[in-house]
Amino acid sequence: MLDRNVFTWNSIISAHIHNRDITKARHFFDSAPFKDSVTYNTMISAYANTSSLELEGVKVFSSMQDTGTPFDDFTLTTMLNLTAKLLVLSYGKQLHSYMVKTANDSNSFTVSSLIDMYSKCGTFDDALRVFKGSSGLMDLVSKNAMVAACCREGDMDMASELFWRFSELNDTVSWNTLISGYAQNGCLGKALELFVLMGEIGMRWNEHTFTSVLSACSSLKSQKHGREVHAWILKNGLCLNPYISSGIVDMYCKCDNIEYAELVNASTGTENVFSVSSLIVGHSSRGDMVEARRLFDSLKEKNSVVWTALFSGYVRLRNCDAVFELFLDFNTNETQVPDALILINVLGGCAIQAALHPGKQIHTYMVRMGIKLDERLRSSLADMYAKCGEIEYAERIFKRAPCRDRVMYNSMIAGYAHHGYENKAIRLFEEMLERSITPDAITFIALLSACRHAGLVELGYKYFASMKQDYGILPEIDHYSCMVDLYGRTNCLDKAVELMKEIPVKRDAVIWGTFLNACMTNESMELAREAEESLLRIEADNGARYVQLANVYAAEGNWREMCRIRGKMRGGEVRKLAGCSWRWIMKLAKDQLLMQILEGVHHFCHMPNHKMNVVHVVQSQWFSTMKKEYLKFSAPWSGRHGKFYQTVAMLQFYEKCAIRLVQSSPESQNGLPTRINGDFIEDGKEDALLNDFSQHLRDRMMAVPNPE
DNA sequence: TTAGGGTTAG
Repeated sequence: MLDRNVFTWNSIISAHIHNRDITKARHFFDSAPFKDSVTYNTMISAYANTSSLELEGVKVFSSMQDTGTPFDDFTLTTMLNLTAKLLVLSYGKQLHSYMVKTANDSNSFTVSSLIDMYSKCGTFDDALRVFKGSSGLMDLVSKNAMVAACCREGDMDMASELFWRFSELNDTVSWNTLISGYAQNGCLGKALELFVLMGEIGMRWNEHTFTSVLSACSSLKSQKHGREVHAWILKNGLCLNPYISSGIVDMYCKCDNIEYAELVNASTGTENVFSVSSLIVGHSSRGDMVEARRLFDSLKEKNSVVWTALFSGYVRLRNCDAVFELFLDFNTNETQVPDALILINVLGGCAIQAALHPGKQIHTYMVRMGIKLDERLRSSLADMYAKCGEIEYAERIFKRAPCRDRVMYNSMIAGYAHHGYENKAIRLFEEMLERSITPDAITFIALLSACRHAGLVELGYKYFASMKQDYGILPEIDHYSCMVDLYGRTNCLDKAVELMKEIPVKRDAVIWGTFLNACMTNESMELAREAEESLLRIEADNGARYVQLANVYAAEGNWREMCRIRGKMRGGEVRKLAGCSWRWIMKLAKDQLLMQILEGVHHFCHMPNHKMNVVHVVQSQWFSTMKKEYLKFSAPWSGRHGKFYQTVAMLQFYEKCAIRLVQSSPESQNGLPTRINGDFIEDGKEDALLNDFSQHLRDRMMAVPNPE
């Protein structure tokens, strides 16, 4: 071309961008002898629309300022779009200020971009202010942007009100926005109704519509609706769209029809990371981690969602060793820092295993990597520390949190309840209410659990009744179990019996087991036998239940009945997983320090004349010193030290046992401790006892031949 | 020659 000018240069740059060759476009951009605002706008826009190159767009914008090229509406809207993508509110505010100063804020393009930017950067009120202050410039796109902002905010009433105002102007995007808003905010029935209505008024459905509707079917777990939608998609040849095909796969996974999900995924013939993520979750929720792992390994590119899908599968099945090993894999194979959800899962693994040391290491790692703590991470950390026995750490994290949501309160209330601080748990619940945070079903499990441990029958009942009356939460089986346990432990067996009859949901093995314990502590063999039948009907293959039953009869010396149960166990060829006997634990604990700790605990638990039990040992200074020493000298955490987890977990386990032992100690009243941290050692005798113990230890150690 | 709103998995 002989006569090149700025228009032709801009055109060739644009052509390369349309051809998705951003490198060539950049080459022409750099070598262009003439550049105007359009040249810059074109390049910024190209970078804004290319994932992982967004920051290049900011750099081009910066060079635009350096060269003194003036901004126009196009520059500003493109930059707002880029800001929304990068979620940098401060950029957005600077752009907005500039727009106001230069009177560049008054066309429908800038209005819609501002609404969108503020909404995506999380300041809904600013979006609303722009919307309200620009009524004369409002067009359909701006209105749709505002409806989308309301949906993001979760204010579906406002979204709906806006949608239906001048509804004759609504286009496909308007409908899709509201349908997706309903689907994402859990108003699934409304999403489906609107979808049907859309068809009835003659508005055409497109791939966006179907993606949202499939998501609604997935959340509803409604295969009936899902299959109707699938059929329509097949008829209209839309099934190869990756958004739609992964939506179908997800729908079948959520509806537990994994065979169909596999078929649909295979029929597309391409790798779709969304479909595979859904399949991994589908297989792992059926307990098939082998297939989940195979799918995971088959992916060429893994993102953090896929990693999390696998992590959460292992956590769900409580396979903590696999969680820790996977975390090592992650750190070996990925250059990226694990995101919040991955860390939450790993911390969840630590909590299940009561693996304090690994948990602390993850916490330290987070601090070192400068990972910003959000509410979810703080809650996970507090939960991990509470479940690993470090309630003070949990408390510290809770108190330092800049804002506390419901999950955080739930973790802490449960933590206090498990550690025997019922008053703190109850006070925290009251604080939660004062701060207008609405409790949910989980809050009440934690709260009832606190009451259960403290024998607070009346308060427990008050909370139980309040759940439904004040908060509209229907009690689930776990809430009933807490109440049955509470009644059982406080000599109110009649109330437990009554409650068992009232339960509107299916009674599971846990509640029958709880009820059986209640019968046992209240010495009602007749009721125990009834419970036995129900329990064995549900869990005929669980050996632990047979042993529990046998123990009920053994406790009252009813050997005939006990033999009958043991006979049933043999007849049904049921086995109970072996518990950890002291001997076995000693064998496992090869190193001497741990041996000392365990022997000490063992010794004191079996001293007939001392009023000392595992509680005292575990609470003693001696135990804590020993444990610290042990942790200090143990190998640092890594995948090769599975044994280390086991031993640390055991120590934690003893602490938990300790709390239980207090509750069932003969010193307690009505099966409840007189004091949770009860001092059963006579005052002033602790040192003598510990000395006695140390002497015993020394004697034992001398008697054991040195393995070296 | 350049710009704005709606979609999927943890």
